[in-house]
Order: sequence, then structure tokens, then C-alpha cells
Amino acid sequence: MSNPEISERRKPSASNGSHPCGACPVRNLSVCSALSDDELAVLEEIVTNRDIPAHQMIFQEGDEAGDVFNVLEGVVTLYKLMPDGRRQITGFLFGGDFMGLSVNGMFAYSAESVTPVTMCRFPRRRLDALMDRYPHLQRRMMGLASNELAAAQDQMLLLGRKSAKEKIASFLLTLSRRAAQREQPDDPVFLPMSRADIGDFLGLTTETVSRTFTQLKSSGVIRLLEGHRVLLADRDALTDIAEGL
Amino acid sequence: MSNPEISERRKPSASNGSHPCGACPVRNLSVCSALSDDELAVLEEIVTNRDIPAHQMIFQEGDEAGDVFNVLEGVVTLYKLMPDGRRQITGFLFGGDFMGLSVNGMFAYSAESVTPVTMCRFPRRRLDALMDRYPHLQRRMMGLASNELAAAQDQMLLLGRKSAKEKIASFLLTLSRRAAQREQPDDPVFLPMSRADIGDFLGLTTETVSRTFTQLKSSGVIRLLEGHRVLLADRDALTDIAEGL
DNA sequence: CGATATCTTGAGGAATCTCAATACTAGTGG
DNA sequence: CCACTAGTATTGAGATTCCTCAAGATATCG
Repeated sequence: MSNPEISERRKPSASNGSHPCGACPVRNLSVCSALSDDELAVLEEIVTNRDIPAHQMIFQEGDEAGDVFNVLEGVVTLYKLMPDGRRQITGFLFGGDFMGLSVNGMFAYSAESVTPVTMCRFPRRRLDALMDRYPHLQRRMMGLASNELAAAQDQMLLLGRKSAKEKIASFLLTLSRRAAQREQPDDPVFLPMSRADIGDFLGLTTETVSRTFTQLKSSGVIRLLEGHRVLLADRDALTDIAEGL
Repeated sequence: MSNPEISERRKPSASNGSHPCGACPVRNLSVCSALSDDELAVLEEIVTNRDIPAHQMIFQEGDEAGDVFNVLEGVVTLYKLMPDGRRQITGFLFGGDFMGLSVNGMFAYSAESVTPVTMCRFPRRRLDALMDRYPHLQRRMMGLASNELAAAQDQMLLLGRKSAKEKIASFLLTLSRRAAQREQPDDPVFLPMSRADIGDFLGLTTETVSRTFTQLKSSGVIRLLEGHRVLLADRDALTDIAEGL
């Protein structure tokens, strides 16, 4: 688990009065929004921060899931692999997103940074103890899990029943909505991940992703800008396409 | 919500000493396994039983999610629809399975009986109250949600990256494993759902499902028995196929 | 036992994939 | 600052899987 490229820093203890958690950029997006300042101070006692460079493995499917994580900044992919290398990305995580739900004490998927990432990390046991103590924290976790499950079901519909064009349109709109939730630019949508990543998320090949972007561009629905950004030139049209209308 | 075809019966009150919940066929499969006899008695106060005929809508995506349900017997599908009628089944539920996770107080999917179904029903508010009171119940729910999420991710891998043959093989094995968990026959696997249902679960058409069964049958890996049952003649081969080996 | 739904099989077509070449981008070192 | 390199994206042509449409076979239910 100790990887030389992953730097870890213990925040200055809460005893000095400076609360990194209190100044957390994603405080009201993440699990922590369930906690009062006092409770946050308790949480702070068990948290560790991490910086991770781009394209770095964070944990692997089957690893012992001793910790849970919150993404503060950057983008993370969760994915599963088949023995022959086929990959399915099950989700992209952004600031405020939580990861670490486990089954039988093991991670059910692998996680990798797409961009440089800042995360915070909690020992699962201690978070569990906190949850027993604070039912509202428990509820918050349950709410997050429900949302993830709903997103997973949307993704199943996408994977099982949508065409390439519908998939790409849905993907762009979802990213835009999530950026808005984080209060980040949602119209030129920022797509930090590669075409291969997008393909592995949508059940397509790189080439089909690329062709479909070109097609949407040609029909004037989007515009591909520099810096991995996409302008949603006709959001209504995109919405119709996403829903198969 | 009151549908003439759905019969509802209040169990004889716990005051008479006979505990339907205590005699529940799925007690140690379901949420309820987290509860002691005393706690179960409390739960019993808020539960209602229901019998539902086959092919009956139970609730619809977007309905107010006032209740949560446990399947006691029979099979239920959860699914999402696109405006043009394309359908993605997100899961099949069997005895012991839980349904009713909601987002913004609404069901995120529709539910329909495949066979005649017996369920029990809890008002969500009262179950939430119980969860605040019993942290182990809360934990149990969280565990169930985690398992569902892991299953959803497996399904994403299946939908996004597996061939028709791999999908059918995976499907048969998953059903077999789940039947074993319920202590029901797991080798001639029981498939009560239609080919169309299987297709809508696996992201295939009815015809492809049918052809793929025929193909697996011809290669001697399975045998199609009468009564919607499938014999897994060569489970190892089936496992290899499911994993793309 | 008949009517109806479901399942299987066939033939042809469409969407997406594979393989391959070219264009672009970003980072590196001269 | 530019040229070079390695990775990434786009485009093309042909192959393949799966879908669509259609007919026939089988099962199910009243």
C-alpha cells in the first residue's frame, strides 16, 4: 500500500485550531456535509490527506478495503477488468465524490487517477464507529449509496439499450450536470479523460467515440474546443438525442 | 396505489403470540436477519403482507416512494424505460431480496411481478426510525446496498464488454449462485422469466437470447429442460465462457 | 382442444468493431 | 524556441456481431 509516488501528509492537528476540514473545498458536497463543526473536528482526527499524480493506481479490485476515500480535487476512474484485458469503467469521480464501498472487506473495483488528484482517507473501522455514533452521518452515507445505485441503473440503461450517439449525448449532459452541482463550469464541459476512457465507460471503442464526436460536431450540436473542452451548442437537441427522441 | 388485484392482509397481531415474521421463509436472507426476536416483534408492528399475481405492476418509476418492500416468494423485475419503449431490466428479485431504495423520495425504477409474488411492505418513515434506533439494522441495510452496488457494477461490465454468449453464460451462473444462497435448487436452474425479459436484462434481443441458448445447447454446455429449467451440464466450461476465456 | 402468446429459426441488413494509416498534441531535450 | 518523439485522436475500409423482419414451431391457458 505504501507507494513512493503517493505523498501523504498528516494535517496539522486540530489542537492548533486550524481546521483543514473546515476549509475543505468540497465540504458541503461530500459526506461531511452531514456533520456539524464539532463533529467535523472528531472526523479530522482520523483523516489523512493524499496527493496522487495522474495515471496512478489508487487501489485494486480485491485489495483489502481498509480505508474509504473522498476526492477533493481531480478525477478518478473506477473500473473492472476481464482476464483478457477488456475494461469497463463503472464511474468517473470528481471533487466531493466518495469511494470505498466494499464487499466482504474487499474493494469490488480498481481505482486510478486520471488527473493529479487530492483525496482524503479514513480508516473504515473508525468511520463505521462514527456512523454508529451519529445516525445522521449514517443516513448521509445511505443517501450517497442510493444516489450511486440510481446512477448505476441509468448507466445500465445506457449500456444495454442506447446507440453510440445516444450514449455520447447522455455522457456529455451527465458530466455537465455534475459540474454544475460542484459549481464548476458546465457549458464548455471539461473532459479530462481520454477517448479510450470514454469508450470503456460507454461500452464503445475509441474509434466509435471519436467518430460520434465528429458526427455530433458536424450536425452542429456540439463544438470541440481546445483543452479537452466541449461546447454544448444545442443543449435541447443533445437532450433529445440522449433520450432517443 | 390501491389496486383491486393486489390483496393485502394484516397479519394477526403479535399480541396473540404467533409471529408471522418469526416464521418468515426468508428471515435470515433479508434485512430482518439483523434483528433479534424482540426487535422483530417491533418490526412486525409496521409490516403489511401482500400477494400479487403474475405480470402485475408493483410501482412505477417516479412514484412517491413511501414504502419499501421485501420479496418473500416469487420473482420481480426492476426496470427502466425509454420514451420509445426500449426497456432495461436492472435486476431480478427473488425471495429475501429488498427493494425500494429511492432518490428524492421517488422510486428510480419500476417494479413488476414475473410470477405470483408474496411481499412484505414497510412504511419508509417508520423503517428509518427503526434504523436510527438500531444501528445494526442500519448497518445491515448499508451492507445490502453495497452488495447491490457491486452487482450493478458486474452488470455494467457484462453490458458494456461481454459478447452475447458471455452474457448468457454469466446470467445462468449468477442465477444458479443466487438460488444456492436461497437454498433452492441451483443446478437445473429455474428461469421463470421470458426470453424477452432476459434480453432486456442483458442488452440483447429475444432472438439473440434464443439463438445463444441453442448454441450453448449444441456445444453441450447446457441442456434446456421443460418447465423453464436449464441444466448446467458443464459448469466449468460455462464459467470459462462467462469470463471470456 | 383451440386460441394465443412465446420461442425458435432463417435471411438479410445495420451498427459497431477491427485493423491500419494519417493527423494532431504535448511534453522533452537540444 | 524549435524539433523530435511518444502518445492520443481522427479517418478509412472491411469484417463481424447482433439486430430486424418474417415465418414456422412449441408451449400455455382458458
